[in-house]
Amino acid sequence: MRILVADCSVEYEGRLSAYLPPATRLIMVKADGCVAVHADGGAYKPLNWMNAPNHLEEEDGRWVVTNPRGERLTISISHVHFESEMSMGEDPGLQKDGVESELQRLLAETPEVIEAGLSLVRREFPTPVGPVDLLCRDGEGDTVAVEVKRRGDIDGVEQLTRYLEFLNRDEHLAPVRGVLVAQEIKPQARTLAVDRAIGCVEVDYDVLRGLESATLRLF
Amino acid sequence: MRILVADCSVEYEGRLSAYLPPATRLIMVKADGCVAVHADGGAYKPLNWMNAPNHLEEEDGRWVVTNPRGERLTISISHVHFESEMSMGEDPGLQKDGVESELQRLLAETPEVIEAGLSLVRREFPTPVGPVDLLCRDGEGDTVAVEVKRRGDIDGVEQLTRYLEFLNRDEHLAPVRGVLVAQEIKPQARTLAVDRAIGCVEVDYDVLRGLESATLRLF
DNA sequence: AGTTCCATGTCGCGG
DNA sequence: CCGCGACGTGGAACT
Repeated sequence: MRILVADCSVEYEGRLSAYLPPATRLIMVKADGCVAVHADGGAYKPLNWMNAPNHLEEEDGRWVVTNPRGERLTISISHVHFESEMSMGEDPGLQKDGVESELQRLLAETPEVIEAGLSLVRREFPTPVGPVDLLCRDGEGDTVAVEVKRRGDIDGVEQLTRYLEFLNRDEHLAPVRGVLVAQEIKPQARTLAVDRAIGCVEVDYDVLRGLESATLRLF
Repeated sequence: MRILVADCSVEYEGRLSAYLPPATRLIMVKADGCVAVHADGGAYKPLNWMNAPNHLEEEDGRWVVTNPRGERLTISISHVHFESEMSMGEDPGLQKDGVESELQRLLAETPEVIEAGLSLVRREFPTPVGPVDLLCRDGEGDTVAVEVKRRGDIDGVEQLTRYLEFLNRDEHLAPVRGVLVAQEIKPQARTLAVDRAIGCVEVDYDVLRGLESATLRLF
């Protein structure tokens, strides 16, 4: 990785046009070639950047970075305060825990959290427009399609609507109703869901985990 | 801005849990207090971070960053290869040009570019599922809902479809038809739009600007 | 503060 | 390569 602190102005021409007047900034060039220009503030996002793959042309104080999509980043450097290059080796990468797939796994184990009397038929039940997260049956024996999201958004309602459209064409399953389950459901998503007679259930992730460990302790 | 290159492991506990095994990385602390841990690759996004506002507690090789939302970032530093602190002053900030809001503004001024005879009723016309970018009336006096996107995607068609569904329930407006306007419309979006009787119009951003400056020159 | 939508979103997966 | 969906999305604008 190469790091510079320099007085520079920057221009980007690509998906939009952007110009950055002269000032002191941090310029970072990573091993994969990606370039980022940081100010001393504004969270982790750089002011301007060019991701890999790209091509960097360097010529006395003028860097031109181009990529295959025809975008161009031009950095004009008037003064370098500091420069250093260091090798950092391969990174082992980030391990994550607590994303949607795990939420789905927990709900598949205890579907009665969604609604009393609900039991799982199948996870990732296939339809022509993609798999339904959970296909269940309720206490009346009717089919229920469950869409699981970490955050319930309008997109999730649209997705579930598409599934229901196809599921209800299957006479073995119909009538099928839908339930959107999420840690948090946005008001507009709720409005749309109610309008389409789709149920909304908010679940607490930690409670679910607690249920799981409680269940495990029984065995 | 403070910069370190150090051997470290990192843990994040908050919206999810994440762990980063020991390796050499760049640690950046900006003037606003935000902390970012970068590997030597993987675009501009840090592996782990904590945005401002936050509180950094530093104690022999162990940094604990917490924020008001109860999230916590822990950096365990085993060896520091390099460290530096420099002042960079205020940044004048980025000037952007060519984003959706400006496209919408230009189209609101000259809706006839979208379709001959079109006139603007209101920008950001509210519906229960979000505001329509431009509500217009055509030469026949019929209502037209216009969705403006920089890039016309399937999402844009879905969005416009939702608006139309609600607008057409309003007897004062119905019948309402829809037009998707973008600098570039993806083939699949076009297909879906045609299937739903939604119009597609591609506009050239530079031409629009030219029209504006031509109009301005008249006064 | 809460809510909405845009973004040079980025990133990963599957066809 | 394109499409689709998740993301600790982040960030700004508006209520």
